[in-house]
Amino acid sequence: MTAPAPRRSTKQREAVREALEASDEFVSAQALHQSMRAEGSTVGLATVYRALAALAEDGEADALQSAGELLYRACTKTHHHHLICRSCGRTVELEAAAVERWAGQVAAAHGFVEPDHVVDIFGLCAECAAERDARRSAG
Amino acid sequence: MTAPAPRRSTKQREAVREALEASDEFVSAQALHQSMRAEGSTVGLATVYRALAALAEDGEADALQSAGELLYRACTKTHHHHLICRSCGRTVELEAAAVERWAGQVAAAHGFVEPDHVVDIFGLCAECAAERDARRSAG
DNA sequence: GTGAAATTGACAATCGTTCTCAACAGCACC
DNA sequence: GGTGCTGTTGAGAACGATTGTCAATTTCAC
Repeated sequence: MTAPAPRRSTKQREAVREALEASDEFVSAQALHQSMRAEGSTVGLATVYRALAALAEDGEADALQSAGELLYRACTKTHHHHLICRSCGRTVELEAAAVERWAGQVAAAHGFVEPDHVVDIFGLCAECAAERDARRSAG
Repeated sequence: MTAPAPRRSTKQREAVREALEASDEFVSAQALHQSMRAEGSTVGLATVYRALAALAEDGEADALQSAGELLYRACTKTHHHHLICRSCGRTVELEAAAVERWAGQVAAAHGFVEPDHVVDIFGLCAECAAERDARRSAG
């Protein structure tokens, strides 16, 4: 086992957690840092990165990579997946017991153990789709 | 629409394609470049990046991000997913009509259109698991 | 063969992320 | 309320992957 990682609670980490929870979407560390700065915080960029990594490790945030960036979002602690609008970033949390089972079965069938999986669906949400259609028929 | 992108066939691009097809695993552009250099090619790193991006765009290679790196692998052109050993990189291509359907249904249920999805399963392949268990019980 | 245009390779530039390190702050103990 | 140990912070440098630049080269239609 690794060391139990004593984790102190600090103002900065709390601030990062709050800022993250204030957003419904996946945000980058950079963007979160900027918005915190804009609200008067003097938090450092490195601290935001560290806090987000800690939150993700503790299961209080979900992380995903998109376009070479690490994005974070405050999430429920239970295992789940995401449906993400690729235009506005709106996110819906999904439960998918069937997919979990499928992943486990497929892994086992090929002799793989300790399966972990990445299942995310990207699309255009209704609003963004409507907006785009309006623009398209207008253009 | 963007321009039809005239694509010339060059020795370098062919070399990159061959090098990629010679690997069963997902490899990074850097690693591919190194191995090509090691075999005597004088191909440039930027060229490898460009060739891989072109292959991925043409559907001749699949790309995924892992640990902040872009990894590529020569794949069949039909849509599929991957079961990847997180230790040795061994990869199994999966077809999963059920998951496709699920993704489409879930997206539609939430008003999302043009669903695209990322479904990859990571695990330990039988060999790597056995190896680790042997080491564990020995240690 | 000729010419226009895409491609190449070396290198610089960019961008996100992590590291370094001295100053600081949380927490357990007195 | 002090005191000390140790984790944490913030600024900037460092890092690594990727992309841009640009002159020289190569491809391809003619």
